[in-house]
Amino acid sequence: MYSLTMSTDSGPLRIGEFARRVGVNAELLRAWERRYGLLTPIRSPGGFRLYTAEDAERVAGMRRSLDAGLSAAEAARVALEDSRPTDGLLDDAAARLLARIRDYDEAGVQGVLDESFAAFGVEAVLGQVILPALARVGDDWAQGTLDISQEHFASNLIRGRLLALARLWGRGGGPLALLACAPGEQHDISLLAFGLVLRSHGWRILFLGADTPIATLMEAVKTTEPALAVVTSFDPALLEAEADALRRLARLVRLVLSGPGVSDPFCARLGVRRLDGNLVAAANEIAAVG
Amino acid sequence: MYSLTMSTDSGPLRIGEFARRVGVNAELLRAWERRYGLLTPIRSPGGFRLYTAEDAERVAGMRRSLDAGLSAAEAARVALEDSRPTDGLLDDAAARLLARIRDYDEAGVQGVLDESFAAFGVEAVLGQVILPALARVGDDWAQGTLDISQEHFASNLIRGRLLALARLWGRGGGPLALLACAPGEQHDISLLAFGLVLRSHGWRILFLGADTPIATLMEAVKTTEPALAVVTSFDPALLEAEADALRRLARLVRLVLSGPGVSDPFCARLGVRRLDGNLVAAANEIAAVG
Amino acid sequence: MYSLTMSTDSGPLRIGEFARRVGVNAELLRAWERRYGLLTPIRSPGGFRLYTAEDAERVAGMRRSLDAGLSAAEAARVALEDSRPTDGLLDDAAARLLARIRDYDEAGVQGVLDESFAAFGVEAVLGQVILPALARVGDDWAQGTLDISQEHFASNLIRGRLLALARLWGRGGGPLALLACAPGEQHDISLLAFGLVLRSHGWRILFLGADTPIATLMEAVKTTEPALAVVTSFDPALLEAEADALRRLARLVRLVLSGPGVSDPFCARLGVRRLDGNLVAAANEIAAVG
DNA sequence: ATAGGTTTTGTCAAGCTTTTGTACAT
DNA sequence: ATGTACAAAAGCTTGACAAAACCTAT
Repeated sequence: MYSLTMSTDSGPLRIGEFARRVGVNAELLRAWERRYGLLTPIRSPGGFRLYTAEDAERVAGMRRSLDAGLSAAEAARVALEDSRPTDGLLDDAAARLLARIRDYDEAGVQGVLDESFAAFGVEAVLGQVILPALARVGDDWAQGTLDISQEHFASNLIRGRLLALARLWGRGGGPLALLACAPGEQHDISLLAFGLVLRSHGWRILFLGADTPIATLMEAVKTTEPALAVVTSFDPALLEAEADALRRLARLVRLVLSGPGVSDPFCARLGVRRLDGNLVAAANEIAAVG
Repeated sequence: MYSLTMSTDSGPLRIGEFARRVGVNAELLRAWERRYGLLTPIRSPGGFRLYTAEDAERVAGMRRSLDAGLSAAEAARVALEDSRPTDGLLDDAAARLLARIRDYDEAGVQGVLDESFAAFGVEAVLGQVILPALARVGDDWAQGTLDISQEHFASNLIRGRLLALARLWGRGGGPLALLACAPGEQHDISLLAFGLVLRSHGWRILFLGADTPIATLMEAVKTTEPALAVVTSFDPALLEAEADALRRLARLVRLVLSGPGVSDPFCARLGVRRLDGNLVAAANEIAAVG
Repeated sequence: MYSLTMSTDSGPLRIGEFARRVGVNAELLRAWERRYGLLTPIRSPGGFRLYTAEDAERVAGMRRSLDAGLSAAEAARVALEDSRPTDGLLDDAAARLLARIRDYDEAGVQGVLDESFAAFGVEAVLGQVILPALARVGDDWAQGTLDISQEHFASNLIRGRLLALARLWGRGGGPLALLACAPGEQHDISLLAFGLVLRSHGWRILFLGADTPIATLMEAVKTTEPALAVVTSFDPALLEAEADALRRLARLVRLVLSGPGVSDPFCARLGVRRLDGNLVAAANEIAAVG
């Protein structure tokens, strides 16, 4: 739910409104603070308590424990324990990302990404936070625990972040790579990630994105003469249908296929290289060879 | 209409008759001239003021603003402003943008966008540079003067810029708008532009983007309870196929359809509102009514 | 709703009409302005407040938050925070950065940097936010309006961010640039910024950092054979003392000097190039030539 | 839970200035 | 027609006040 109890970032509340929302009366809140240090709200200049959404979660935890039969002292200890922030490790970041996506919490997603990029750098975040989280989103959707709308929400948000990082990636003097999704293929995010890693090796990127007809790609290859063209597909059928066109394309440019829709036999038949699952590693390898 | 009173070609009038026709007493007309330079009537050889139909329009504008509650000084400023044409710097930016797109010149495109945003502000650039340029790209492609690869290149680049501006547009306390392309529809850029303008009015945006099944949209509507849902389509067939689902959706949320694929009759049949061609204006209107 | 009544561009209103439209009485509007700085309307020549449509939206936000139970002070804070969608872009970011530095507000500084990097990309932020802000910090310190400890605080924070961005910047196949501060020179941030821009052109960077003896640099040049070496200094004396060593260095590699400690005559004497004040532009130029 | 003091915030008033429609003398 | 004057309406600033909400301590 968006937040019946505590709107996402409505700012600190004074004790009256806060008590109303969490359903615990103000005197009791002060008592819990005095006795167990359950909350330590910041104060207004004049000394009024100001509570945040995090405090609301702590109170909720306290009430859960009380309902479960714990003593107040124990319940407070548990609630405090639970609400200690976990360290900003990579796995944790992925988990937090997922949780924010579930809530359609845009500011939250942006926050996790901000922190992660600042702490771990682009490449690590791509490989160990963003791509795993998106894979997980796909799985959860398949299992029915998550709706496609959340997948759409997350994709657009993350696409925006990656495109911002991609700014000016067409500039410079390195070898040029042409990146495109197969005709009919809409998943362009892993391709974006691939491009970013390649860029970090000094390559120039020309990104054609989702659903690119092979003829279009061929046109761009003739005009820009890239050192490499990458075509990605999640659906085997999409590429099968284009086998001939791809074969012709491979005569003009070094061609690489990637994505779960690409099989080794298919690549062998066309005589082109295939990138395996780990796109970040693959990009590093390509760049090294290239 | 204010020119009912001012016959079209009655020739120049002296202040007495003019005052009677525009319904503003002569003393006041002189005061407005002296204080705000609202009118600069030519003079007869003997020094009498001679007013034209254009002057009458200016006076009418002045009165409209006064009735709207503006101060006399401000009303005069507005009336004068309105009777002056605007410049064509924005058109030039659109032309330069197009030229850079033709060359696959990423840094160039980014540069033009940087300059334009800095000089004219987001809203003007959206409405008068980016959307016109993309429309032109579409036309040129239809005419064969431009390749689809350039369209892909430009779309991805501009999508990135708009998504960057969209950062944190889900945050805050304003009414929530849910934005999505019809199932099968891939053109999400004008929808992004629409969202940005709505955001500038304080709305919160949840963006589901391209190719969103109506069922998905419905799911998100139930969870987030937006004040408005917008579905866009460039292809009439895509919406026709979903008429029933849209009708159900319209029972849950205030629904608006947009894009060239939406016809007035279709909207009438569903009993929903339609947004016309100019998305920026439409967003302003929606925000005002909202 | 909040802008049914506020037509989009009717021009500024005085407080009476404005109060009527937003439904908040004039006394209260003035109180909110005085106490929380909610609005800062421009004034008529005689001192009357003139309100715009944007102000109306801010008031609407304030009322929403009040209805949600926030205290007036907090509601104003939220309304102010929210009403920064899209428009006051990069200049605004620089100003906010400076304000956070003054307050030793680390989270605030990181937040501004997060936002800026995510929305505008590295190069724009370096050139138009970070470097201007640091220059300003230096000026303010010289004028005594800012403490040296604030300068240290800002430097360390920003250095950390730039180093995070610099991850892996030695990788790839582009031309190599060797970057170092003159012996005794400790200011390495602008050199870092320079490196990042060069990197965005696909160059590889080897960063030797603060206080690098020329002999060390020479050694590195022999080993790595860079296409360019940059030495920076803020103090003329530091370079003067090394004139001979620099001359020898310039025979091995294309050498460029930068920083306020470098004079044109000195460069002419050594026959090396000098970079002028705007490092971002300079890097772009170098990269283009290189 | 109550008592007694403090902070916050909407409202009001007094005294003065600006703005603006209208009037008057030349 | 012009220039000046005038008075009502609307606004400005400063200061104050009282009800509501909150504080601590018993």
